[in-house]
Amino acid sequence: MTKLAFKLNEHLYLRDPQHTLLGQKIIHSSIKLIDQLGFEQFTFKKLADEIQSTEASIYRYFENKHRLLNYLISWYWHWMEYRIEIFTNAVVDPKEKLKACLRVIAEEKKYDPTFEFVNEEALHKLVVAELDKTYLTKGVDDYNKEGLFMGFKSVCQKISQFILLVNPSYPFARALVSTILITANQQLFFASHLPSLTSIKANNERYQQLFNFLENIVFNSIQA
Amino acid sequence: MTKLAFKLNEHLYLRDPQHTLLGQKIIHSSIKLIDQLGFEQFTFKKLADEIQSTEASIYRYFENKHRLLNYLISWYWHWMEYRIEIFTNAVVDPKEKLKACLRVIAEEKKYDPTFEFVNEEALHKLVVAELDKTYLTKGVDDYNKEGLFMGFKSVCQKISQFILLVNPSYPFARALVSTILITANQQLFFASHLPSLTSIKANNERYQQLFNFLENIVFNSIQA
DNA sequence: CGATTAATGATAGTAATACTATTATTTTTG
DNA sequence: CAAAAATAATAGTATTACTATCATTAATCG
Repeated sequence: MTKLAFKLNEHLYLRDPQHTLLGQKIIHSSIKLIDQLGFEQFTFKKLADEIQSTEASIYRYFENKHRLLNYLISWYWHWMEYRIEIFTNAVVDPKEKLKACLRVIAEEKKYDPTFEFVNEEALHKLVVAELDKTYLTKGVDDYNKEGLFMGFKSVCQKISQFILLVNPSYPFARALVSTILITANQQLFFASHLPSLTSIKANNERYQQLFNFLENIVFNSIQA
Repeated sequence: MTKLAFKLNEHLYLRDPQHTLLGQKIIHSSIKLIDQLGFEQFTFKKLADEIQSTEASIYRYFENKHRLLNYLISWYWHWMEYRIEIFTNAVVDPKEKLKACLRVIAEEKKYDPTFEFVNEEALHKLVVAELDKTYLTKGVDDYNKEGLFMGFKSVCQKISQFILLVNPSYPFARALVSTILITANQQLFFASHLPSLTSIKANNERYQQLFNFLENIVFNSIQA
């Protein structure tokens, strides 16, 4: 039985959770619980109860809940990069490559059966609500040295390269990409909770509106 | 003695801290401590020790530390709006008005002696690092109903109006403004901590680079 | 000016959290 | 089957985020 699994940075976990039943339960249920409760209210105790295990057992997989959050979010970015590769590989025109990236970023996230124990829909909601908490911490420099943010950085770099294919002299490629990656999630959050901060309506077309917004910013900014 | 004080939403505090000595000490030192320790490590106990008071006394001003954070960040946005008004009032041309907003957003924040007990430089660092934590919480809808985010929303609305003066048919004014308000802070954070996520260098010209980036995005996006 | 009221300080206490440690039991693997 | 590894069960600790009570000091007002 060959299963697709991402190779995540080793500092994210103590024992690789992808390869054991308990580990998979931890991933599966922590996504569910963090999404439901929010990261602050989420505890290893509650997770242990949910999967009928113990706090001590979970601590053998993850040093603390902050690392677990980093793990999940890193997993998300690896998945995003994997999807970007799928949808840009066959495309030749740089503008169309870039457009394909924006589609992946803005698309509705649905359960991807390639990865059994990860519910990407819930994971996306988690990323929307908790992403910033991974790096907005006093430990950011240490975590960065350990490579905890490689997933996000890698996606950012990849899309930046596509921008530079379209306009090699655009000076703000990295900044533009990190901006749209983050705002994509934030605007969806605003649409649901703080509608006066966005132009996107919280209806069925939200993902199309989001794509239009990102396309507007990106292609006009780089003068494509 | 007439002092300039912002009228902040009443749900942010239990007792108005602007008008008592203890209240002013709370504001002054909480900015300093949250900036130094980060919000997670900051406690009312530590604040009480710093200002030689007690936890119980601080709790009479703020229900909890999350409200205090909201208070400080709300104060920041009121201050920003006040500065935007100063720098746009005399300007007639809508494009120049908008450009003046971007200057205020991107400028280096320095101590403003108009407000004695607030160190705007430290407050800005606090906003950079902690802003998202005010709304990325399960209580966001309740807090929003109470009006806790009026400061930010008001700034967003004001700048959106300037955009619509420049191009009345631009469909993403709100989204664009919330995006640049947030990314302005984030890009500075990235420049210091995650340089591969930005195009802004962590040198003395960072504020000018930031302005150029914002100008690039905004004026190209709205087709001005 | 003295009395009432309000603000602050001092102190104590509690439930929950984020762990660590130890030992027992089960499961896996050589 | 034996040894090793993983997990469970249980207990314990320091810290946090509060709440409660009462004493003391400061502000205000007739």
